[in-house]
Amino acid sequence: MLDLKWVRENPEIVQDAARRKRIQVDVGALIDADAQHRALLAQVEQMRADLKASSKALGKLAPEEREVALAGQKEKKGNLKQLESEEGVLREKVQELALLLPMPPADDVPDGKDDLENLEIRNSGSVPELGFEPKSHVELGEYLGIVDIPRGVRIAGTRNYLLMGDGARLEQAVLQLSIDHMAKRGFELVSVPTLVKNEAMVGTGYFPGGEEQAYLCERDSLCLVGTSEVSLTSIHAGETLKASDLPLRRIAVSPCYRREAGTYGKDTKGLYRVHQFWKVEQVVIGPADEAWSREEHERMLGHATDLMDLLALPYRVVNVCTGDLGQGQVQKFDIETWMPSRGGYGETHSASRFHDFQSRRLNLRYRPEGAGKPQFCHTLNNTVVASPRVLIALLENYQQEDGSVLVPEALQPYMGTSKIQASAVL
RNA sequence: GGAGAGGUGUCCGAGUGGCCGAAGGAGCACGCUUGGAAAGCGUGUGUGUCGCAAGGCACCGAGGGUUCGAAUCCCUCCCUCUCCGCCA
Repeated sequence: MLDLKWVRENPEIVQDAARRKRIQVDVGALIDADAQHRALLAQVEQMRADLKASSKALGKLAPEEREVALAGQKEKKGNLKQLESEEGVLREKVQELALLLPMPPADDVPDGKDDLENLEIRNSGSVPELGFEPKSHVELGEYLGIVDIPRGVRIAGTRNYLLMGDGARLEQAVLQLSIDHMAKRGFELVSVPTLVKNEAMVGTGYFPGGEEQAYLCERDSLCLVGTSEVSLTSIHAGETLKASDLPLRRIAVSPCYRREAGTYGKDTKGLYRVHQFWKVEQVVIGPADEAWSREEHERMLGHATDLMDLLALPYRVVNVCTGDLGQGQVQKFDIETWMPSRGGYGETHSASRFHDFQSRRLNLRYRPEGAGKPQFCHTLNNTVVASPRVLIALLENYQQEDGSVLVPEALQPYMGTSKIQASAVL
C-alpha cells in the first residue's frame, strides 16, 4: 500500500514504477476515482454535520415543536443515506485500485524485463571441479535411497516427494544448523501459524494477485502460507509498537505451500520446484528509516551468505531487476547456489525490503522516541535456508565418484556422520 | 460440538437512547515542591481523515439494522473466559 496523499502528488512516479516492474496499473483511474470520492465524502460529512446539529437541537425542543421538525429530519436523513451508499461504492473502488499500486524500486535497482537481467553483484568464488561426470540429486537420492519421488507423487501427486532416512536427517540437520546460526545473531525463534486469514495475505502483499499460487481452504476462509514471512510480518498487525521495541528480529521454521500454477513443464524433474517445503525465514520489523533499512537489508543478506559459507556451497548474489521485483518490493537480492545438474546457479534465497508497503497494509506502526506521531514500520525478510532446494546443492556439490555424499563439516555434529552412503538394505 | 458470561482509551474500570470521544483511577509526560528522591499538588495525555486555521467527520470487537439521535436497542459474525463433551 502506498500513501494515497503521496500518490496524488506523484502519479507519474507510480505509473513509471508500474511500467518498470511490468505491472499493469492505471494510476489515472485511481486518481480520478479518488478525487470523486473525496468530493463526495466532503459533501456527506457536511450533511452529516448539519443533521447532527439539528438532531441535537431537536432533543431540547418542546414536544409539540418537535413533531414539526421531525418530518424535515427524516427527509434529510433519506438524502444522506443515498449519498452515503454512493460514497461507499466509490471508497471501495479506490481501495481496490490502491491495493494494486506498486512500490517504486530503489535507485540502484537495475532495469530489466525478467530474471535473466538480474545483475550479479557478488560471487563466492570458484565452482568445484569434480573430475567426473556429476550425477543429479535425483540420481544420487535414488541410489542412496534417501529421496523417493515416485512414491511421493503416488501419495500427493506431481511435485511431491519423500525424503527417507539420511535424506530426512540431512534436512533436519540443515534446518537446525540454520536456527542455531540465526540464534547466535540475535534472532528470536517463533513458531507461527501456516494456515492464515485472508488479512495476513493481503497485509503482506500476496493478495490480491497471488491467489493462484496459494492453497485456499475456502470452507474455513483460510489459506496455507507460501512462506512464514506472512505470519511473522503480521504478528503485530494493527498495533502501535514502542520505538524501544524495534527492531524486532525473528525467524520461523515452517512448512511452505505453493501451487506453482503456471509453471507446467518448468523444473519438472527433482526437488527444485515442489508444492511443499521447509523454510527457515528471517523477518525484521524496524523503524521508518531508509538508511537503516538498507543497512539491515545487507545484514540480513549477510546472515544467509555466512551460512552458505559455513556449508561451503558456491553461490552468487544478484541484484534483482525491476521486472523480477514484486509489487511491494523496493529492492531484492537473490542468492543463487551452484547446482551441477543444472550446470548453473539456482535461486535458493530471496532478500526483500519493503519500506512501509506491508506496514501500511497491516497497519503496523510504532511511536517514535519522544512525543512524535505513530509511524509505519519498515519490514524486511530473507530466507535463511529452504529445503529441499538446499539439499540439491548439498547432494550434488558434495557427491563423490562412487555415489556417496560427503557431509559438510558444519553439518556433521547434527548428522553424526561425515558421509552418506547407500544403505545395505533397500 | 453443547450451555453460559463477556469484549469500552496504554491498562483497570464506569457508562442502558440526546448533556459521551467517553466519568473515575492507574500509568506516562511536563511543572511545582525537595539537598536528592518518594509522597503530594497542578497541567497534559487516543487514532485516522479533511482543512491554512477555526473546526468538521469517523472510530467504544467487526459488519449490518432500528431511530431525528446509538457505546447504550435489534440481527449476523469474530474473539476471549467458565462448565460439559471430544481429542494430538
